[in-house]
Amino acid sequence: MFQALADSTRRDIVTRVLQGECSVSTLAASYSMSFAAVQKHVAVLERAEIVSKQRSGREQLVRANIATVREAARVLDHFEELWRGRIDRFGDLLNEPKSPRKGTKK
Amino acid sequence: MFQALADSTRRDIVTRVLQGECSVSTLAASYSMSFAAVQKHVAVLERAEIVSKQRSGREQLVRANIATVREAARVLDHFEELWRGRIDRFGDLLNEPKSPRKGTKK
DNA sequence: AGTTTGTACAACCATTCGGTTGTACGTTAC
DNA sequence: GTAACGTACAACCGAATGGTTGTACAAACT
Repeated sequence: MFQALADSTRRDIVTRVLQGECSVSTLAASYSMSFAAVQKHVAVLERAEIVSKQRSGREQLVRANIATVREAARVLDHFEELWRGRIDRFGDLLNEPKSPRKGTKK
Repeated sequence: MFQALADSTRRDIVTRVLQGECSVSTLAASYSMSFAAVQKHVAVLERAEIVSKQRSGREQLVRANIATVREAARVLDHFEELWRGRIDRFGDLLNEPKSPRKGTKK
């Protein structure tokens, strides 16, 4: 999630497809890197479910998944709530896949 | 920014210090990794200005910088606005440090 | 049919990342 | 003073990342 949004090219791709789905090659034409590189970026976004692809003839249309973006926004909102002290040890709602905390021992 | 939030240990550190500043060693005690590793994570968060340190005796107090977290939230809100089609080519407000777009040509 | 277009994927490479250990140094406690 | 604590930083390591080129294949145009 945040991992996927960590790259600026990827964030740029997200802004593009948020405004309308488009093919991988159309995307690739906008960047000064190889098609394969853009393809990989799309794959990363797809694995993070920020984006999904749909075949259309020989093209592959990339479309944004706004729900996942909202998920990320939710985490940041949670941060803000913590900051305001509104949350009193309510649990680790933010642990995305896993959190490497040491056994919450001591 | 997103780069800094991409690691789950780092996100965990942020949640900790959002609820109250604490020393690096206190933080380090919570994770099953070396002190140096935690120190590095804090350094990453510090470079991203998500967190700042302040000496207090021999301890170094880590405190969250909520303004930067809000910055990230702003970017995601911008994404949502794009999705809703409210923004009509208003410019690249999201380009954090730099965007590798190919000369915005064609 | 043959060619071009759009995609997928493997192999490779350099760099970054997340972690380690070891050393050094100022501050506090005994 | 000396020991313990909290920190900083360098050196190193394996794995992941971001990029490349090359090959392969199906869809579409001629």
